[in-house]
Amino acid sequence: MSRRDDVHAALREAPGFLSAQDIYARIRSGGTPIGLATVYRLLQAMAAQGQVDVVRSGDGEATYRLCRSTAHHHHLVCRACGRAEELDADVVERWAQAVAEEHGFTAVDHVVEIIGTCARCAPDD
Amino acid sequence: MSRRDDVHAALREAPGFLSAQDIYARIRSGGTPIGLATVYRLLQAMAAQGQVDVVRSGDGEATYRLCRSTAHHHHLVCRACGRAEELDADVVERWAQAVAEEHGFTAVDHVVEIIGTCARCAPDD
DNA sequence: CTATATGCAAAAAGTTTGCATCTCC
DNA sequence: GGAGATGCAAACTTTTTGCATATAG
Repeated sequence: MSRRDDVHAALREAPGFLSAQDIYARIRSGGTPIGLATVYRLLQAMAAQGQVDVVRSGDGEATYRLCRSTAHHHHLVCRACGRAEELDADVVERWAQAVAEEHGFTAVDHVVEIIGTCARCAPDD
Repeated sequence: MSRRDDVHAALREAPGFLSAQDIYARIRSGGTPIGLATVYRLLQAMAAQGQVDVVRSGDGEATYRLCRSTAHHHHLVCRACGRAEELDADVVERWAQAVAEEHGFTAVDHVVEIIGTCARCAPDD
């Protein structure tokens, strides 16, 4: 079995986004002696093929997540438990497109991440 | 004069976002012997005080820009020339809030970046 | 003199690359 | 035997920290 599968499995089992180092740690915890370099190489390849989403965390770390669909979508992530849901954001798509065009921009792409505390993790629940 | 002013000036004169290293280089080019560490320290402080926006570029580098307003806003960035415009995104604010609530999320925060090619940089202009 | 600001260089953190090995064909 | 995959360690890049000096009050 290739390491590609290990990375894929780690991502599949994750609740939200994982950093390369997280994935590395998870796979090794599972008893598979993978190397950090391999994880990065695989992640790059998967990102290039559009198999995973890449989002830079606030502290400069890249985090990855399996794309459920190749279609464009956004995420709603719980800051406490890391649970993430993919959202189909038609409104935002159109808004982004419109605003960009107003300013003369083309080939528009965008990143939208909504971070919140989910019901389960809310302090005053 | 404090180095804070040098950094502020560098940002003020910049067309778009500058990385810490850019700022460092610019100030030194101007003849002022500032240190990289000072630039980072100042930038951190300014960001903490909400004086500058911080946006992570695709390759993990943080870029900074003076905030025109302290209110929440988003950016429209040209992927070619780096020119960025601040947007007031009422639609998105509300959408994010609504979607999050639908999923039972609270304390919602969000990140919205629109990247495109501006008219000036469009290939088939 | 004490506190803050600053610079230099070393240290961290995250990521990439070089190179040898190992496997599959 | 050769191509591609993999692991380890070294190299790199960006950012942070330690420490000594300089400056302000």
